[in-house]
Amino acid sequence: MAQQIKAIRGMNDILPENIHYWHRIEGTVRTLLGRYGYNEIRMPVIEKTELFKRSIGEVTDIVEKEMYTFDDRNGDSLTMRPEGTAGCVRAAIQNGLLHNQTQRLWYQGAMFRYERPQKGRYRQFHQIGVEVFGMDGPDIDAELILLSARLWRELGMESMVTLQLNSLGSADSRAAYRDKLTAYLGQRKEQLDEDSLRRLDSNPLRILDSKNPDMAELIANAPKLTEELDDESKQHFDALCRTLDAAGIKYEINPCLVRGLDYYSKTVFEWVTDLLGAQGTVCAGGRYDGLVTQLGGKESSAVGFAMGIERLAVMMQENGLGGDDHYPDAYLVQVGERAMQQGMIVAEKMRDALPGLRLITHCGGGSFKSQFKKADRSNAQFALILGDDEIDKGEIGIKPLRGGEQQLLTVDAAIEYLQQQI
RNA sequence: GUGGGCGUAGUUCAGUUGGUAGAGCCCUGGAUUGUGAUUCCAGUUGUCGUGGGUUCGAGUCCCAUCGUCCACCCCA
Repeated sequence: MAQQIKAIRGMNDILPENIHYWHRIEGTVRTLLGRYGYNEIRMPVIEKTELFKRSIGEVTDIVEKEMYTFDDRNGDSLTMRPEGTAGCVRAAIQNGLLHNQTQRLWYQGAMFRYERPQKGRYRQFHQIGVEVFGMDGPDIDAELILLSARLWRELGMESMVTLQLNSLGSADSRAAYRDKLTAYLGQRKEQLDEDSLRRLDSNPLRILDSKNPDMAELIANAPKLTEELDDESKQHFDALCRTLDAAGIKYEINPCLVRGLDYYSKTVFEWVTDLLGAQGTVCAGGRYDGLVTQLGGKESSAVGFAMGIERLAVMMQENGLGGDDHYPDAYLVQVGERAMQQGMIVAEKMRDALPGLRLITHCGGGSFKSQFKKADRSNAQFALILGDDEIDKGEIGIKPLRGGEQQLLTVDAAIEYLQQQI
């Protein structure tokens, strides 16, 4: 045998036995977002590298060491998208979707990051993203959170996730706070651990999120982001919280919640779970009012979030949220030359008459015994039986495989029977 | 990029102090004429991740490498 070729590290096949989780998530999201008036958009998987550098931020881990970047045959630097927001904004600008109008958009697809794989983290992973443009009030922030909360309810996961909320303030106040924090920490470098020293330059806000207990006191005494918020951001955040309170959405304000991508401002939120090990964030997003202009568009405010489908699927799987396994309704057993010839025709007739019928016709011959065995393994409700006897009588046998008597019916009567049963 | 665990049939795993491999499940066939899921019988499947080394002899010991899982980091 020739040498086998294996899939690339961190890039997984999604097998038939698990696909129903994906269908459940994708189907629920699609209809739910439709109910809120969101429209799907599809973008290319590959974009110019510059797009991600400008949006995500040059000094982020994603851009510095996690992107699949390569030169195409013209020498242009291209990158396989590590996230969806940048491409969505680019597409919206390029196609004039933001020209004095509002947009409620969503997309779904594969993203790529060169990371060390672990539970809930893969090199090719899949996200569903939702982005809204042209609305700057807290009402739309609330809408996004409400619709995500509804999604958890519809997936049966509402008890598994909790909402964390924070405000980063406007770009200006965030920058001011960043300076203040950097100054505070810079004077206490000797107390910082190795990771934090590195973050001091790249992303000082993340130091607040450090899990190192030795740094707890230092962090507790650091200047607070909430105290530096500008009035507008504060009002925006308060209004959002009031709406969530009125809607009965529980949340926890987490002053250490900082997004890893540079473009966020004001509202940020995360739905987290403790059921997934270290990768506890299942859905995260926030406001990014500055990004559209940063990418060359006319000023337009924006909010959005993304969720990781793999993480949701694992959570469903590990917690017995089955999803809809689609078993066949019937399996046609056909033995003998005449039956094999007519079986296909009978099966087609049944599919014509019953568009909802899931019917497998047995192919490949074999004894009654072996065909019945396959019928049973297929999890079908009924076995349809066609052999010489049935052909002679112009009828077909129907046997319920989960208990019940076998019957001999004309094809028309069988169709009627199946119609009542499925 | 860093650390730890693990790589043996399609799959889950066993393999004792080093003596060239086994079990369950799955799959296939059979247990009188055309009937499955239970039971019984029989059968197929492996360069023991890869490459070196030690040894008369390595699945078992050593080194390297790749993969995988989990964690750090990062993030959805």
